[in-house]
Amino acid sequence: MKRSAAARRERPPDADEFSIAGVSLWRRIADEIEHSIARGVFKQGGKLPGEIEIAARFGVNRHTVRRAISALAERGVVRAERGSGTYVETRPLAYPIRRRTRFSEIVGEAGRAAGGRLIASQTVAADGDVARRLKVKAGVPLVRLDTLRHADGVPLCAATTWLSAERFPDAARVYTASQSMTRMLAHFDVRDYARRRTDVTAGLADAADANSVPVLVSRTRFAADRVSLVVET
Amino acid sequence: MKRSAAARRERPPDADEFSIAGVSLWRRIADEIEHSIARGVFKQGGKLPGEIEIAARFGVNRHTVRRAISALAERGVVRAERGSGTYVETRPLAYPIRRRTRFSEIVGEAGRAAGGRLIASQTVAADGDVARRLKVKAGVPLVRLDTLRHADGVPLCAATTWLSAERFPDAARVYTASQSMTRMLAHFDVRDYARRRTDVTAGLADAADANSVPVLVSRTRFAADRVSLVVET
DNA sequence: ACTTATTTGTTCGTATGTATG
DNA sequence: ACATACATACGAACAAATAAG
Repeated sequence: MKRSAAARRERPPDADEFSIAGVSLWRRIADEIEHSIARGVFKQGGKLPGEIEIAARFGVNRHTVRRAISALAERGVVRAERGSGTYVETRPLAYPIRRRTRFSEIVGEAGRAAGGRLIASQTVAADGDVARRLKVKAGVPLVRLDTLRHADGVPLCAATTWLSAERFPDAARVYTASQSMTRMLAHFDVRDYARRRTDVTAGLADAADANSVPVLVSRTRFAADRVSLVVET
Repeated sequence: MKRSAAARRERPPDADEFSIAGVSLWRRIADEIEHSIARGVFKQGGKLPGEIEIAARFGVNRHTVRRAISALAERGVVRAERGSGTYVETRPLAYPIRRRTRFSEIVGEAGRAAGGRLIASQTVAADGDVARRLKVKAGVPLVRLDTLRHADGVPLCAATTWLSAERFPDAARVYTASQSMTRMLAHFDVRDYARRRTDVTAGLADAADANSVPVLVSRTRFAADRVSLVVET
């Protein structure tokens, strides 16, 4: 069945093969794809047919399919990889924000393998906001760690962490070895720590606390689609 | 690297009017627009030039501009209105999630006028999740209020609230009159209430509590771009 | 109240770039 | 090197909502 531009022009707005009239094509196709995922036609982690094939299947232009997939990707339902294909994303993970939230624990309890990869590390001078939260003077040397934390290899959040360079000399190497912020801190004799403040914006910024002295400031950017933040008061 | 597209033909790869080469056009244009907003060229709440005009200004196709604007709209920097234009969004509002968070108070303290508009109200039978949280049997009649809360007329969040139909007979009218959930509850002799649980997903669901008896369940969907949720523990 | 122009939204088409396997 | 698949960019036409006259 072909749906050329001409054919669509003749079709009255109230007679449509898809559910509702007055809804744009790409929305209906996005719905169709999402329902197919829900029904298990496309499995979690599985690959969707190519854009051209989907387009042919629905009898629409490839761009229309792209618009639909783009909407799903935006919501984290699927993930498009250039040169490879489009894949169904895994379901979100509940991420409770408590004073003693540990990434590794949460992921582990969900039956997934937690890990962290160090993207970059450098020594920087303490800056306005970070310095204030860490209660150190501006200019004090800090270690800045950019990490990517993942569950079962799927990236969940990117975090930037600042620590005192004096107290945590080679935090980078220790983190790489331990793959865990908690274990890294334990290596430096930080037995316990708690979250002091959490801002949820497009990301998440938290300050942790040990022995009543702020030891660490971190900014974490979650994949909003793959993580569900839970706050209990 | 060959750059053959018509609009780029006069532009050598190393002499670029925009910052970095190797970055897609729409990204650079999105950056340009955002910087213009930051520099005050386009004012908050103000209107952007039409897509065609922007396209002409950058010497690109309208779709490229649309892609850029779409990216900005996704992040809440601008808001496109069909038939009208594209407008610069107002800055986000910090929204602390505490046990005694009151929408009106928060907005009021930010120096803005808080209000709520009743979109719809109906009597429904208690349902699985809502019934469980309200600790009532399924089937018990509830009043369901769909409200849109705004600051200075700008919609900030859409909330769906469930209350006991028996205890809050005409909640809808009272809410319309008072424009505030707190004042509405006060009218029914609920002097104080606190949040019991908050889930942050794509939206926000909270349960409030008075006299140790759950009186209200609500699901709130925030404009993630206009609101910044703040959690302090 | 109606018409017209403007503006964003959708859909198709075509071509090319770029990463993957 | 090659085919495949997604990404970017251009162009054209029409739809739909809004604003202006």
